Amino acid sequence: MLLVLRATARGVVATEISDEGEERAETVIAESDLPAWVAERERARPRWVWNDTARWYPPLLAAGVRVERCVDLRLCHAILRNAIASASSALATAERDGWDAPAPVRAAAASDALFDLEPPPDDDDPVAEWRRQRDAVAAAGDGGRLGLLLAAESVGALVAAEMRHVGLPWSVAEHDRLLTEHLGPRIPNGRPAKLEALAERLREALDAPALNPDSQPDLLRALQNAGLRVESTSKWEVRELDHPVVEPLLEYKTLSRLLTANGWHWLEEWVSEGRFRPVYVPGGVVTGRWASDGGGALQLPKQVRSAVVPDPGWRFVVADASQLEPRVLAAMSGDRAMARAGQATDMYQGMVDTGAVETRQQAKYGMLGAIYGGTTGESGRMKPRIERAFPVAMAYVEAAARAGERGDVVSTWLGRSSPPGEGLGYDETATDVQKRRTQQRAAAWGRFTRNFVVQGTAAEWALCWMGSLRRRLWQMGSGPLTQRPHLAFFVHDELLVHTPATLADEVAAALRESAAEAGRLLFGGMPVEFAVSVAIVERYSDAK
DNA sequence: TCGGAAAGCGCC
DNA sequence: AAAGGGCGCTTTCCGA
Repeated sequence: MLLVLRATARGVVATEISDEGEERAETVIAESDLPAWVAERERARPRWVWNDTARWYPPLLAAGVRVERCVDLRLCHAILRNAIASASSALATAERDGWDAPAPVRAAAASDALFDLEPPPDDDDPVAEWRRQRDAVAAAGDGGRLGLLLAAESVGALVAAEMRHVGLPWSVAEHDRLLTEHLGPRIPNGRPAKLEALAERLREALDAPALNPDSQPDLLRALQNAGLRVESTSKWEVRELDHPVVEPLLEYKTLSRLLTANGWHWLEEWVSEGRFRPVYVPGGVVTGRWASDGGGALQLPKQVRSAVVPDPGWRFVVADASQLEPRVLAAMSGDRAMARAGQATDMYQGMVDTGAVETRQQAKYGMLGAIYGGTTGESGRMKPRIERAFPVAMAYVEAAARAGERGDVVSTWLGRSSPPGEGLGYDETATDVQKRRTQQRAAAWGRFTRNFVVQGTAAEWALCWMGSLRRRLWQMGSGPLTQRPHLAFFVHDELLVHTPATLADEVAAALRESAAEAGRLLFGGMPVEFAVSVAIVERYSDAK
């Protein structure tokens, strides 16, 4: 059964639709009664259908209501609009409309006074949109892959809202302690003592008394005036120099970064009541990966992870999908030799053991090159060997690269399609310079599409992993979400669960079982192991 | 004075 | 040691 929610000027209209698609009943509910109404109906385990999870779900969570399933119409629409598999559907061939617009700015999810001043505009008809999507999926003829993708995308939206709701446990005291230890005590609008001392050492080493090390042009000039041949101030270039300034400069960069990106200001802005609550943006990256909006959640430096501390009596169970992208490539390309290497817990070691390459290092750089399109250095050198050892997998990514270079669209395993390449062709009137530029653009776009199919499929696997885990975690406890084991953090191929210590072992097992289930769901019988490393810890930084 | 671009660096 | 793909954030610079 489906329950479609729609905001109107007279209240929330809920339309019940049977699994066969028949409309049954329509109910009008006052905004304030919605959580209780949803909680009551949730007992029948409906699939909730709404335009944006980020709009409907946070108020429900705030009222203590958790739902099992949903359809996020806007996220699903975006997939169907672009997917090759649904290209001939009514949805994809229709003019662009409100469903193609980005989600409206989140209506201050934390605020209780939602629509005090003016009534919300009526939502576009979600029932009609749901039918359009159902028809597009049914006609895709792809063995159900798009349908699975839409379900995975939607459950991801639920997880994103739930993770923001529960937050990542964060020790302000520990964070402040580590900042003070590394930087010195906080100085409002100024450099803490240790950072200023480093700045002073830079000025001395470069004989530049007025140097502001935060200014790149200033710093570059000072380096050059000191006789150093550098073209930028970047760390990889500085590291190569032989000069007394190198050590303090690299340290300055590291500490300055800590201060500006994750210092006291960040702490005040993003951590409250012992929780870091970033905004996760499912589908925020073209490949299908999540993005984040504010707080830099997906770039949380290892430096500050010691401040991530569970509640008393609770633990973190941290799981990392090892070598996810190579495993995904083995499975989606159907490369048996690569799959065999992927049965090892350490896939790179597996490549050595099956005789494909000589060292683990070679395996790693070789795969990086295959997936990212590297042509130089170690990964370039490894390419012929990788091609010999895993011809099917390499042909798969090469085909994706060639398609991109031509301007063709490529798709992930479940059918998310890349944007079309633009400006990749030229005619005979083009000058040599124009031709060369176009070729460079085409090569770059080929690297993008090569990576797209792998990165995007890995993102699909991760969504399935999360969805499977979410269901298992919910069954492990009772009461509201915050009292059961729950997902608290996610970074592309890594999950962090916050759990009562007594359930930590059970959670660890669930993380492994969910990974295996995600592999089966996507790739069926392909004998690729999706190995996960799991650690039960009392600080995030203690996980590997 | 404001805002976008670029540099640089953190994460996967 | 970096390279190749994808991001977000902060600072400074520079032009409108």
